Amino acid sequence: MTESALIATVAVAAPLAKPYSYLVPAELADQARVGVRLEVPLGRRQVVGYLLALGSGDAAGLKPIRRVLDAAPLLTPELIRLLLRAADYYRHPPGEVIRCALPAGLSGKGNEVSILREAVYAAVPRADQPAGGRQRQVLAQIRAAGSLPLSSLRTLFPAPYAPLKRLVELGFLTVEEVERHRDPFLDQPVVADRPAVPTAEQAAALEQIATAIAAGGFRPLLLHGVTGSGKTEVYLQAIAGALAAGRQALVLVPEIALTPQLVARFRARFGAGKSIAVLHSGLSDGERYDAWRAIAAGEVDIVIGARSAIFAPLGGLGIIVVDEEHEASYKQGEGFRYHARDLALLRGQMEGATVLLGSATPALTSFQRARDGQIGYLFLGNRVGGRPMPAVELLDLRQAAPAGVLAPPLLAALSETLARGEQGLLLLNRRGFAPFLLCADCGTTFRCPNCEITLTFHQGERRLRCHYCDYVERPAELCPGCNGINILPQGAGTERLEEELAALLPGARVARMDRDTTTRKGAHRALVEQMLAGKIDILVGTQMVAKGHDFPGVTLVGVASADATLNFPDFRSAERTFTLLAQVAGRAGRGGRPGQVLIQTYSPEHYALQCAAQHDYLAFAEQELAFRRELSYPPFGHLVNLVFSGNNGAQVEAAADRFAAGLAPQAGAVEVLG
DNA sequence: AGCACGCCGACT
DNA sequence: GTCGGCGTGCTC
Repeated sequence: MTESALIATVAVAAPLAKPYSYLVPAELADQARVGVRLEVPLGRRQVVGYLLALGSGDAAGLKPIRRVLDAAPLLTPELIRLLLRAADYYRHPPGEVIRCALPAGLSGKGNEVSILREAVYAAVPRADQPAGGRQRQVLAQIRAAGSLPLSSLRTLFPAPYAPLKRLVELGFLTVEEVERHRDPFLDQPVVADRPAVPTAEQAAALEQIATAIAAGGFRPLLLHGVTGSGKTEVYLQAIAGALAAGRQALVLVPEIALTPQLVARFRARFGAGKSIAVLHSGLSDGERYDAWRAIAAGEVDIVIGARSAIFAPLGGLGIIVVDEEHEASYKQGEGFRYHARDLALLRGQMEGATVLLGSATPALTSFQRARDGQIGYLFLGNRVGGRPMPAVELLDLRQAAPAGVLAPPLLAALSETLARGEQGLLLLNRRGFAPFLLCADCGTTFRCPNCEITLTFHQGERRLRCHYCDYVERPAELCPGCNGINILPQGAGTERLEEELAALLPGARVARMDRDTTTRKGAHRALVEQMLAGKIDILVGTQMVAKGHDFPGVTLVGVASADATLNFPDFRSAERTFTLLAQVAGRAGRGGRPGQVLIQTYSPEHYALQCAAQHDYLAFAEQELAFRRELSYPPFGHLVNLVFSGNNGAQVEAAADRFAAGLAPQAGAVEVLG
């Protein structure tokens, strides 16, 4: 019996329910530290594993670790605990969970791929000069600076390689390979910003947050602040408090690419003395890797990021802010399915941090938790500067059916807004030109061969696209059903609305913001800047325009149709509709002038719309929660969505039926829907 | 996830 | 008689 062997507990990056044990060979013993990546044998291949723990025991039947892939741990012990808890909670293999948490490029084997190394040249102290003229020039620069990286030398000299090589050979310079950290914001100017004097409501909220941070333990708080009430200022001052207490801050945002303004504000406030890292999908692998390494090394005070940033390897978290906590994008819908807001609460609990959930329209689950007293409740009911909430009017389309997308009252309001030199924002929750094409002769529609849903016609590129799977095809000239030529676009998307506006309001500068116009890097930002500069009169867009923007010039917000989200077959459709309307309405009147909101709908009597028009979240929550309670929907019950898939429809159906039948004995505790 | 083993149809 | 289909099961 070899009881004294060194054994590693390893989460293998494969769908295995449990971590495995491996033998640590003596020659790897000093490199094998908790939190590093490993190469381990699994069956007859070599795979990546993550070292979770070390211990000693019987090595019988264990295979040895092949290689240690990292010089320093990527995962902190606290993070490992969080990831294992998450794996357990979401019933997902631990190795896969860790792979998802690590930045892309680090999840695999090669660290060669992502470590960006750079040669740094340092001058050796000596008085003499080299012979070559170029060598002298290059050396003079390096002597002046002490040391210079290759990238700077390349900007100073067209071809520095040969002189550098010679200078090293001659002993004038030493070279060192250094890990280079990229900072994607390095080139962006920062305007310093000072904390604003908080309103009475902000001050009250901040006091509670400060108490929570001072207590130093887990304290979840819901910050419910109407649009324009200054939630960001509360975040900033709360974070300043956590940093002052010597701890770090993590800020989650729904989609960081859409919130450069928020990031800019953080940099403006903290830029000078504090290090801010930004994590999001728009970063290159290298940038994300650098950010991760810097965070793990304890060099970062504030991390701002999307969903996956909840796994950032911060060591001394004092506060986690979840901005727009109601947003559905916090939920990862495939692979390792997790909810970043829920993990924020879990992490806060495990690491003793304050968790601040902020929203103008809290998720009903969060609101109910606040009511139950599970989380604290902070309310900001007034807009900063005493600005009024915009007046909201519901336009009944049954009374005034529009010829196109926009009914006469909305059109009239738009032209008045333009006449005053103000800006308008129009929400139409469908991109493309028309949601489907219909043959007027035989009724044929065009559907996606993969998804069966109708293909959306995009006029700009003259293509039919599936908005579910991105399948693309060229529209047929003749109807495949009857060879007719009467193929008509039905319904309207943002593209068509843009066209309609150009025809009805000639002279207006109309721009469109949706996934089609913002995929190019920087395109979204350019639109925002044009909007802020007043170079756009009317911005047409999908729900993207509703999110987080602060356009002071916008005084009119129009919603083309509130019905699309309302009639969506999902128990949350009313909540989604209310949230979307409240958020988009909040875009109006953020500057000095009062805002106006017009919502077109076929169901103006619906409580989601009525409450949105009154800015009455509480009334909405009251009604919706009563309805949820009656049907045992969340937050009063748990819903599990079971998806069965396979190649044979009948077999899949049979399997689903069998499964449902298997649950029958638990009727009462479990209810099967569908 | 891979990659094996294993048991049934069309080919040299 | 084999080559190869993908169904089931295991990987420290």
